[in-house]
Amino acid sequence: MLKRKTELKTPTSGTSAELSVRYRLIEAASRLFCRYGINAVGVDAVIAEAGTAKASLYKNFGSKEGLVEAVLVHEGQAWREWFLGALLEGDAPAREKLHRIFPLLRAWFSDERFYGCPFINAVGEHDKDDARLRELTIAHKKVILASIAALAAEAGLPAPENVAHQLGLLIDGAIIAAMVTRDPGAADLGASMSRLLLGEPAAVH
Amino acid sequence: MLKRKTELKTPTSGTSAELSVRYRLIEAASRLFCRYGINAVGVDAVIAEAGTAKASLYKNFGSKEGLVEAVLVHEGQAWREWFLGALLEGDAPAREKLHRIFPLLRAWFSDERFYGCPFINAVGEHDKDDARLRELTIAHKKVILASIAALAAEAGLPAPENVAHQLGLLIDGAIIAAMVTRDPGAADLGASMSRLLLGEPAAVH
DNA sequence: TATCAGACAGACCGTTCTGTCTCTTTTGTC
DNA sequence: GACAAAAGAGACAGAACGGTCTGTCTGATA
Repeated sequence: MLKRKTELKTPTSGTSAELSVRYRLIEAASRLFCRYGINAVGVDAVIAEAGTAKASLYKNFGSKEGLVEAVLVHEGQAWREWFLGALLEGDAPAREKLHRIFPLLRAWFSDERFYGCPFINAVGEHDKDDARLRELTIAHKKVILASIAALAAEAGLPAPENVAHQLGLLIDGAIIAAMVTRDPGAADLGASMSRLLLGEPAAVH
Repeated sequence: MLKRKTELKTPTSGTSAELSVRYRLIEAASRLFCRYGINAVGVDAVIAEAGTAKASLYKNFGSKEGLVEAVLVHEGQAWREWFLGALLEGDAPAREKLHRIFPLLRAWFSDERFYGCPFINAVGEHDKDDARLRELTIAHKKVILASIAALAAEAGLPAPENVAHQLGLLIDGAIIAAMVTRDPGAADLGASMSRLLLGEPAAVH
């Protein structure tokens, strides 16, 4: 997921050694969950990948479900740092920044370890009447859409909230298409539609 | 999934009693897989839901994986029959038919048993480097996009193939948004973008 | 009535699952 | 070097997994 190797220091707890184990577990679980699916990966596989003891997993996360949530929170944080960082960087006009969205996604899709959106995949393989994962996903998307809406407002677009939701639809659609086809070109389809949405004449047709 | 109760008669095999068991298993597995996720549902749960013997499952499908594929094939067929049937019905202008897409999706999203797209969810919870499920998904989408592209061509739109792919992106995005938020209104966002794409002035902004 | 195919019921097998436990080794600090 | 805390290694329990097998019942055919 184009993860930056931020040696995260959560302010919440513990010694540096404990954090290191926690970090290794999250990283290992993230790799395996994203590629193979959460339910298809057992805790034994996670601790083998992380090189830790099983007790360390349960000491840090309480249960596999706790680990899953921690992975999603961490992945979401890392992804937003990368994406929003690159999106908002510099002092280009807001409209120009909006046009960065799909080239950025294309870079993500081109990563050999791109396996779709961990949040979407997690929701898809769990009970859909359970609100927990869906709420985590909504919270993640809300942060992203808020930044996009701010850009849309700054660009003077009418109904910036609505534009952000429309772009969100395109983003999700591109993620799915890229996951299924393994073709990063799905981002270009989104780009052409976003040009249409943002008022530039479409270059495609 | 708004499934019509077509008492399917596959031309391939067997007595009517055998088909009935096969049908019950597919229906039961479909319900459980869609709601809870494939890997979260065991074969014991499937046979309990279907009211069949475990031997009947393995006689008809060989393995759980065989059942999964049969479920996807059947779900895809039923969904396309419903969706394309309603999309192409009557002799309205092609452009008008294209505008049916998202109201149709809204009806699907409003079903209490809407749990997202079974294909997308299946891909998400299995090994992404395994091509089997991804190819099934691509085949399913290809049929749909071909019908949409034909409509786009009939409507005289330039680059109908491209329009179909763009609409496909919107469809997938709407499905994901509806699954995560459980709000059928995700379809309306798609509708507003499709108006933009099809050349009508957007009513939204 | 005898037969036979198909389905149900469920015991059973080996494996794998999550989660707990004990014991040993490492590590950081005085 | 001594000592306490953390972490590794892995046995273990109980449940659930996918899959196989043996029987019993039923309903149609002859």
